[in-house]
Amino acid sequence: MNSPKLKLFLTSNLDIDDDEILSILKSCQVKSVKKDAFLLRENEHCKHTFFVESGLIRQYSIDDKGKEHTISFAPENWFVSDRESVYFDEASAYYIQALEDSEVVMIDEDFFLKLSEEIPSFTDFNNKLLHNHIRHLQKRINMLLSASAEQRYLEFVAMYPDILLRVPQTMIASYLGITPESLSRVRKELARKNFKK
Amino acid sequence: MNSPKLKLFLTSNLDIDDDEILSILKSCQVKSVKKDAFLLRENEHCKHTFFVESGLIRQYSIDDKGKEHTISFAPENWFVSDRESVYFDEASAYYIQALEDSEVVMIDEDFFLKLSEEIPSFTDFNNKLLHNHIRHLQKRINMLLSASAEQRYLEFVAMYPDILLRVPQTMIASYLGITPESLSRVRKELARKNFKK
DNA sequence: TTGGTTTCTTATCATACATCAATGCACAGT
DNA sequence: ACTGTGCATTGATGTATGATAAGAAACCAA
Repeated sequence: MNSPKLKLFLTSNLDIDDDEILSILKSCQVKSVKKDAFLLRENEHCKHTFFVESGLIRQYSIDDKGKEHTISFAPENWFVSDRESVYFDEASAYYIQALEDSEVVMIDEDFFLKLSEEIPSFTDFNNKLLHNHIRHLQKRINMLLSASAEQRYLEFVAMYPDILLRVPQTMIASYLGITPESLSRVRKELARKNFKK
Repeated sequence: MNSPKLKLFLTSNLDIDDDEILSILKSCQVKSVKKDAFLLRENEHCKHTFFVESGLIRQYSIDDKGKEHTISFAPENWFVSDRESVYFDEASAYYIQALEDSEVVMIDEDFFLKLSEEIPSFTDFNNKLLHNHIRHLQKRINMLLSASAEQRYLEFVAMYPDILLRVPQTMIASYLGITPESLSRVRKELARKNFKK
């Protein structure tokens, strides 16, 4: 078992001792995925929540016109999953793919069940995770409703400066809801503005 | 106490008997709000989840340019709240306002606490609500990333045919992320198409 | 009924962004 | 060192949607 980051994440958020956590983590498989490999494809049923120990994962959908839309990036210490598919046991609309060679912990429902049985504080913790997720989605909706291409990009840069450098611009564009060409122009314009100052 | 719809909603989703539910509901205030009255304003701390017994409520934000963005519509049997503000005890970024004379049940954190203490199945139920919320937000993000004005409108019509007729088009436009004028054009175009068929 | 809001439509014009197409890099594999 | 493939950039052009303004219609209150 080799998931030090997840262990740290849990122990620092839950009232739980090392023995307990180790025994629970033992049941989780750690998976190494090569760049470009898929953890989930459209129409599959997502059975896991993935915790990223190392590397970088992307979740995206493909619309009827064949265009990709990035739902989220997940670097180290982040979770990625199709919660809807897991929870409602539906076919997923998303792809989950590694952008770099990565290590992920595959967490199944059993794991959560065990945690909630053995750790009283887990329910609250899980609640917090869900609320954080909601907050995040809500923020994104607000952005998509109100911000221009440039504002979206600036917000992204401020929020995920690290991811920016590890991901092709095409994918950032598809996260922001604009074309790669537009993103390129936005960047050019920003560079010009900054130079003039 | 006069909240028959909430009572029905809870009894049909939770393993709970009438006496219990009544004693818990007693602690909830039912509020009558006139059309245009506010349940929450920007910068206030949202302390309640509102369950709509009758009428229609809207949640929206106002951006730096003064433009309104509708977050959600809540007709009878829906909840509306700023979860982030309640949960993280932050100032809200939203307004919650009645679009019609309405009756809402004001649910505070105590209520949820009581439920989770007394009703074992509540935790799961709450989880389900949160997941539904997430599913809903996710769907909206997908729409905003990929759909044209016309597609958005059609989706809205299909999803909320009832709300469509009770709400001014301006607000529907602000939900879809387009201007009222654009919405008018879209509708005209759709009418033309349907006529030709 | 009247007059006054508010909402919806329509028209014109402006613009941000998309699309299409060509070029230039940079990097990986041979 | 070559060559191919994937990205980023750039320019030319197109289009959907936004902005503004004005009139028509719907709604409401006195």
